[in-house]
This record gives sequence, structure tokens and C-alpha cells, in this order.
Amino acid sequence: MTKDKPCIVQRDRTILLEVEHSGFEEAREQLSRYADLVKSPPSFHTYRITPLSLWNAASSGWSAEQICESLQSLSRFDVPAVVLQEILHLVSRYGQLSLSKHPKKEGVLVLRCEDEGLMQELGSQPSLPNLGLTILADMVAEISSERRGMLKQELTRLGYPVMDYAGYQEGQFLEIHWHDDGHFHLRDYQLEAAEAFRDNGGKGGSGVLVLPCGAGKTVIGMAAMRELQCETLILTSNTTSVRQWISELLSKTTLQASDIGEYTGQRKEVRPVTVATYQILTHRQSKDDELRHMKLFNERSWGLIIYDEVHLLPAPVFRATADIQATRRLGLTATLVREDGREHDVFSLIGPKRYEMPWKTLEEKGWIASVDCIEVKVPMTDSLKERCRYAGTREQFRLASENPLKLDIVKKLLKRHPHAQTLIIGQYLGQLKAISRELGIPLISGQMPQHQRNELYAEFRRGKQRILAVSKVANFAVDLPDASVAIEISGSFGSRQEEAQRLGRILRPKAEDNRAYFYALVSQDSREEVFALRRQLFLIEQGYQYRTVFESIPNADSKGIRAFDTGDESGKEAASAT
DNA sequence: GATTCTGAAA
DNA sequence: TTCCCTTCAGAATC
Repeated sequence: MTKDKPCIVQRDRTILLEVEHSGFEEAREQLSRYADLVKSPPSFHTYRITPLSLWNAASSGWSAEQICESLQSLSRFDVPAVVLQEILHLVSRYGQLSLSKHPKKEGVLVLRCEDEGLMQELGSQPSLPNLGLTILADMVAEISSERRGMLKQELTRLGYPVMDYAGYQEGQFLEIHWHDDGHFHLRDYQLEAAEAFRDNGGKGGSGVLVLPCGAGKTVIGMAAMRELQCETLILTSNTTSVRQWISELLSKTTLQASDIGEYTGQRKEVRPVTVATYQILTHRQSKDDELRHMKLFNERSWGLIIYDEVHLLPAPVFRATADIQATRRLGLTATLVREDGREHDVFSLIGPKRYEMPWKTLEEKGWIASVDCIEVKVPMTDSLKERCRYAGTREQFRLASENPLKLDIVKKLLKRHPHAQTLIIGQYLGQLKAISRELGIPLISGQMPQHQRNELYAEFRRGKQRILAVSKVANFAVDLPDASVAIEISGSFGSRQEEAQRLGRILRPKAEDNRAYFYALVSQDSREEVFALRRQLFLIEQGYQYRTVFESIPNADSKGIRAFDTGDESGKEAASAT
């Protein structure tokens, strides 16, 4: 029987993974380490092996042979020889080029390669001499150390990643210890992650750690600081997160408030440990204004720069990062995917992936809640379909997203979870307002002043307010309390990150059965479905499986509620409506 | 000096 | 492709 393996490996390095196969879960786990998920239709998921996915795998400890063996063990048919060769070839490139300090000349780096042909090939690329790379011999070249970042970036772009052994400056010494009150221990995986970042004989010291929301990324950052004992610049996505870092640092380490500076729109403190937003670094008053806050990178002798939420890092910060390659860099993120496709720059300028902890693993260990993801297909009324027919493609999406029948479904879902703390998350204010009015629940949106939001958050946390409607604020509000049911009534054009953020809202472990529910409402047979699929990609890659249920038009008959009533554990399909 | 408002940028 | 939210700086106000 040929059906005993779950994968089909194709010649173009794509892999089809059969969803219904008993080996699905195991295969998904393996593939996620060295391939990217590109499509996830119901029966076969498509993965692709790319040079970058291989190099990231290589840097987190996989050898080409291990990857090939893994593929062969998952593949239904023989893996095409050309694919195996390519894997060997591509992985072998990782490690062929290395960069180190010139033994004698100050400010000069030496680029070495393992084989002669390669250096010649590089010499024929016009972009490299333009960067100031001088080829001295068959296997050796020199470049000014100022070009360290740009060289790595360019070589990665050309398909030849470099091992960077050129070392780091130590930065100004700063004494950092854990508070020794005995209440606080690193979890195993946090130790492992910090370990993976460590400077192992010049081979580490920069790179990215991939961990789910709620896994304690700040703690790992602090562990790195403690190990290096140096002044540190921490960059993060918004002010709330800046304050969180500061309060965590104060509560868990021996650092004093006077050691820690906040560098945001409100305050401009530069202290031995400085926490800043990306936004202030890239801020400019008008279009041709200079980036006046970028100098923060050089204001002190930082020994470590922590990039929180690397997937959000803005383009100008990449540019500045290219210039400070002699400083240790730690990237923290829940996902390497970027909507702008600059994964290569993360790889070459921050560093390769050093460690990854899949969400599912944390779920099994009980560190985060186990989540049921359910996609609910909501039908459209004939009149709405009619309006779509005459609308432009953009408008079709909006019409489908704001499908008024979603309100009825929300009501049903609320009945289904009568005691759960529930968030209703949407993209359009008009739609959210309507729902909030109809259900008599508060709506938190951007125009609500912060103090009023905080009051509602507090009530929600205490359980006084059980249901909240939230707009896009949910994407940013770090202080939004945890819930156990999330109902997504509309989403943006296909942002994978957004979906991850929203799921993150219900991931905190639950007291009773540690279960949470994530419902995504999508209009059936509409443009919305296309984008919903894209949004789900990331979560599927993380091992969450969406179950799809179909709803029927209420009033048309009385069976509307049926699909939900049959939602038992095993049922992957649900009753389809007419 | 602190708070609140505004427009611009992304 | 959108809409929405956040952030920042500077000005106005207490």
C-alpha cells in the first residue's frame, strides 16, 4: 500500500501533506523545522523548502543528512533525487563562507571560503566590489569592518550566507543579577533558549529565538543580559510594552530604577539599560526630515541590543542595524514570517534562528491553554449577494466582512458559552458598534480614552463585565485581559500576525479545564474566504487545526443552530446547510 | 511643569 | 487593495 506515508515531495521542493493522514501531526512537527507552510486548503497542506528555511534549520542544529532522512521517512514515494541534491547543496553553503577579524589590520575583516570556485563566482558579482570587497587570493578577501552588515546582507541575497565570527565589542560593564528571593526559576525551555543564544566560541552571540506569546520572552531577554553583564538597549513595539519590560526588569533583577531609562515620545532617558519603541527611532516630522533618534544606537556603549517582536522591525531600523554588527543582537519573536517579506534581512542582520519552541509543545506541557479553532461559514442573504455582484472587488470584501447575519451567529455562540469571558474582535467600527448596541455590551476602540479602557479591562478581569467588543486595539493592547472565548467577526486583508495576536488573547492557561475557543466568522462563497485562508496559515503552521462548520440562514428554517449542537470532539465536518 | 489637543506618518 | 490604531512633536491651556 502506498498510502502509508503522509507526504508527497515534488521536484520543485514543495511538499504536500495529507491532512487526514494519521501521521499528519508528526509530519507537521518535522516539516515546520525546515520548510515554510505556503497553503493550507482542507485536504492537502503545501510546504516549501527554501534556501532560507534550510539555513535557519541548519543554524538551529539540523544537518542536511537529518533533513533528507526526515523527508524520506515522511514521503509516500521516493524523494526526487534532485531535491535531495539541492538540500545537500544549499545546506552546504551555510558554513562555506566565514567572516573574521583581520589578525593584524585594525578595522579590516577577512572573508574566507572553503572552495576556490566560489570566490571567483563572488568576484564576478558587481555588487560585491562595489561594497569594497577586495579579493586577495582564491579563497580570501578583505573588507572594511564598517561594511560588515551590508556584506552579509548582500551575500545572503546572492544565496551565500556567511558565518560571522568577527566577534563583538563587550560594551560597558553593568552588574545584573536575579533577585535572590527564591520565588523565580527559569523554565527548562527558557534556559535552553538562552543557552542557544550564548556565544559558543564566537559562533553565537546574535540570532533570533522563536517562542509563542505567553512563553516569557522578556525573561529570556533578561537571562541574556544577566549572562553578559553589560549595558543593554531594548527595542520594542509600543509604549505599553516598554513599561512592561521596565517593570519586569525591576521586579526580577537587581537593577535599580535609576539604571533603567524609558525612551519614548513622553520621555527621553538614556540610561545603562534603555527601553525604546521602534516608532521613536523611525519617527520623522515631515517626509524629508532626518531620523533624529537613530543616534540612540551609539549614545552609549551597548553590549547587547534586544529586538523584541522582530517580525515588526521597521525598514530604517534594519539599515541602522547593518552599521552596528559588532554589537550582540538578540531577536525575540513569535513568528519569523513578515508581511513585507524581509525575512532575509532578519536572517543576515539580526541573525539566524537559534531556537524555536512550537506552540503545541507548550500546550502539551500546560504552559498555555489548548485552543479549539473553529471557522464558521456564515451564508449571505440573496440581497447581499446581489449587492456584491455589482460591487468592485474591494467593496465585495467589505460587504462580506460586514455581513449582518454574523450578528445572529455571535448570539448563538454567546449562548453556547454562557459563562465564559468572551472577546468579540472586529475590524470595522460600524459593524462593531452595531453589535455592541444590539447586545448591550461595551465597545473598546481607539477613540476611547485610555483611562476608560483601563476601567473596562479591570471590570472584565474581575468578571463584572463578561463580554467585550474590541476593535483593532486588541492587536496592540498588551494590557487587555485574558479571555477564554474569542469571536472574530472580521479581519484585515490577510495578516497572519493579526490572527496570531488575536489567538494570543486566549492562550493564558485556564484554571478549570485549560481549554479555550477561537471562532472566526467568514461569509460563505465570498472574497472574505480567500483572505481568511491566508490569515489562518500561521496558526496551522503552529499546529492548530481549524474545524469548519457551516451555518444556514436563520428564519429560512429552524435548523439554523444545528451545526453548533453537533460540534463534538471528533467531528471535523459539520452538517452543511442548503 | 503638566496635561490635552492636533495633525502627520506609517 | 482597506481601515484602524498608535505614536510622536509641537502648540495651547491650565
